[in-house]
Amino acid sequence: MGKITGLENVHQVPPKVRRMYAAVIQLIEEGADATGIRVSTITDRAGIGKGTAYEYFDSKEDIVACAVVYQIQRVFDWLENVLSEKKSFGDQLNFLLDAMSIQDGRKHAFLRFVNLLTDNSDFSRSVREKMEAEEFSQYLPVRVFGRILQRGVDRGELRADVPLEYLIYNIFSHLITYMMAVATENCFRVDSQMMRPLVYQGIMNEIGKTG
Amino acid sequence: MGKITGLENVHQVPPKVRRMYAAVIQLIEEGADATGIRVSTITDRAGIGKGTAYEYFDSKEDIVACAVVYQIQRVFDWLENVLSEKKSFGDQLNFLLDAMSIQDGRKHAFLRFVNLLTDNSDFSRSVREKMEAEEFSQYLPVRVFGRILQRGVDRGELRADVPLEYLIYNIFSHLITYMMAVATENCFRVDSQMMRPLVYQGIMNEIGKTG
Amino acid sequence: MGKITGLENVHQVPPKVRRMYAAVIQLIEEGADATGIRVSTITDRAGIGKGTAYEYFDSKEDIVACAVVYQIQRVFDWLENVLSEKKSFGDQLNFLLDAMSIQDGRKHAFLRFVNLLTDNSDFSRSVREKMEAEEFSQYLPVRVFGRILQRGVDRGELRADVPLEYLIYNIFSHLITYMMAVATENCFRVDSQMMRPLVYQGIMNEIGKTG
Amino acid sequence: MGKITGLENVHQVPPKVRRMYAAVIQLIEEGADATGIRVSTITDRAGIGKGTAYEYFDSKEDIVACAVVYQIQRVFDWLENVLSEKKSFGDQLNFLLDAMSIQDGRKHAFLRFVNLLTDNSDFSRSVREKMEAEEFSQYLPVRVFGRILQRGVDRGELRADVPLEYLIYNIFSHLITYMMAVATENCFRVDSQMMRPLVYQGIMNEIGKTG
DNA sequence: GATGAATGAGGGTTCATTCAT
DNA sequence: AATGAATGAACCCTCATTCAT
Repeated sequence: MGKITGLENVHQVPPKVRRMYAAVIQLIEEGADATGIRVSTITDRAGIGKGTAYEYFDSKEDIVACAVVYQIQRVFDWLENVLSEKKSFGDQLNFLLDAMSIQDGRKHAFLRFVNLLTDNSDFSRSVREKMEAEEFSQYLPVRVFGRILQRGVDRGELRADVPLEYLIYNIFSHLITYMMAVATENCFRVDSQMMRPLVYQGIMNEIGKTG
Repeated sequence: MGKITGLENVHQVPPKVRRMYAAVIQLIEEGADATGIRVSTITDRAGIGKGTAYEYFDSKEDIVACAVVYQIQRVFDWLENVLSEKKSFGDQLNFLLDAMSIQDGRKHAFLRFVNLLTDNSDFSRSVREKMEAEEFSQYLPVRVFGRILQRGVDRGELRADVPLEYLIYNIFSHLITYMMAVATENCFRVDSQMMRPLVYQGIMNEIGKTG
Repeated sequence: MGKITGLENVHQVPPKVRRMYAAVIQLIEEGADATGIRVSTITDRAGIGKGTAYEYFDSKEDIVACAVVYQIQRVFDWLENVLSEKKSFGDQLNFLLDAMSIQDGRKHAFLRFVNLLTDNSDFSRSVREKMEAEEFSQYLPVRVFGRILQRGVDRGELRADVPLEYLIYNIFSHLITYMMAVATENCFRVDSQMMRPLVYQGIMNEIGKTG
Repeated sequence: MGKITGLENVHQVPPKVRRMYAAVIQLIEEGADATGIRVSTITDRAGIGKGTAYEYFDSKEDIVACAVVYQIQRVFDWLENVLSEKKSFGDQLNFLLDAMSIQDGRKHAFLRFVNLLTDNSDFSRSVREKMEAEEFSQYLPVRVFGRILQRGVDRGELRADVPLEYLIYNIFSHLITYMMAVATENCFRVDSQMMRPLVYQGIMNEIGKTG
């Protein structure tokens, strides 16, 4: 049988593979580092035999990389749907900041994904490779945010005098850092409660259309 | 002999340990992931016997964690010195953006450090633990930037109407993201050349004293 | 799969484990000391992969301890069966002394087991711990000899005026020392041939029912 | 310098070597097994440098073997002196049984020595080899007890109708087993208090001159 | 297709021994 | 003579991968 590529449509993913993905994501949320996860841990949590993993994937790295790609796809698909329903950019931004204020494993996992997109380990590179596939392009964070922000520009809520790329850059910049601040409060040494309105205002000042 | 803690003064670090640190940093710059580095690789590069590593450290994890802490200490010590010599915040910012425009292993390594400060793997936690020591506090990124920015405020160049913490947050936010953008140009899909002046202006607008 | 405890019924022991046990016993008979045996030696002799050992046991110490417990169980089970078939205590004693007159590796191994039961190294303690389990109690040397001697008392062949415990002590005392004398003839500096009838008579005098 | 052989006269042993011996014996009394003791543990306890051990000995095995031989020599020298002062064999026997009733590390160590004399591991063989030297012969347990018992025979207290060797065998048999019974009370499952008079009487019956 | 027992290469760690000081 | 930092061979144990059932 052909092996899994990680780019299957969400609905084409076989149930056992889905359970493996869930196990991997769960482990990452619990703080495991991507390359250190053991195959047996994944298959145990997925409730399947160890050998079965190799019916679907060629190697351990592949399992984890596909799970990560799958999760990014799912999260950004969901995010776009949810954000599209908001009336204004202000509502969208509030929604995002709210989502980030909740400190939990998913926050950590998300930061791990950010890291994956930016470091140059072998593993990260293999994830990025998968994400470069045509099938994936619509879920690329830059694309998703690009569409959301473009609509904000079209609605006249956001600045049109700078490239869309800068808007994307700017929103990423604040969101990622805010997330970091929340995730590692005692390391960053900031009071995220107090920070939140400043962040909101900061973003609005920078990319919102002024008076 | 007492084992290395990672908090030794830079000049107290024994030469062999220094060579081990250099090897670790080099490996991380080359894309290795912290927990995957092999002891034999470190000692080979350092030109010492494998057993010698255990004369100084208790475990492999410890070697890498200490190397990372040491490097952060060195980099931020250097950074503070360099930035202190600049006349204005504008000069400081230009220096930082210039430094980040150079795409190389050190950039990647730096992002890896950022990741370390924000994820919750066992390894990251052990690095953060070391950084919480009193001896280290003066090198903490938030402290270093705090001092730099405070002087900017004192000189009347930066806004005094928001908490210093927000200034720190803001500068981190832009610098880290700009670094990511440079490091993964094809993933972020932005033209960092074009972006640079926008980033500079964005920061200045947000935290610089207007009017 | 659950790990081996060393208290499995002889017929429940998986074939590979049985081969490992055989290898360990053989090595001890050849003079290896229990804690110095190497895992690779065991698995090589057993004709299995090194990793396989860890499918069944948690650690090297465990392998050896279980092998020893297994062997004690087997030997004393066999001994009770054989002795039970003898008509009189005299026959039983002759059988035991004959068995001990044969100088070979098994003799040495047996003495090693005696040592294990009496020294207080970590390893010995772990063997004794296993032997304290309910499942093992019927094979305990004191129990086996207790039953044999009790029948001698019941048949009117052995003294009933001292506690059974003393009979056990007495028979152990002579058998173990006789075994030592045979095993280390040049160290003990005795002629075991000449000694044998004296030992027989000594035991009979001490615990046999007189006139 | 010539290396230590283990057969030096007690007064010729250099102070550092003596401290090493003391460390080894102490460790064995604490339950360590002879081959598992580490050089660094010995030298640490002896308060000397690790390298110093190799000024006196060729190998670790040698250190431990010499320490054991030295200790046997000392103990049996002491024992002969003490026993020689007793008036009768009965007094001597009582002294020995008293000595053995005290449960402590030295008891365990002594049993370890017994084991060393009877098993056939490489280490034990090297100890026995040293003990076969002419210089050592006067301290050999069989010799010491031989002299003590011979005097008992000469005084008319002990049987003269069996070879002296049998007397030696007999006393060893009971003493060693009694010691084992005391050392591992819960394993042997005997009440050593209750046993003591029986052991005394048993020995007297067997080797004492009757009528 | 699914399994999990079996494997063995690989890597962390220990520790006896050496040798320059 | 005494030292202890340095070494690397040795050895335990892990875990990705295979394959017979």
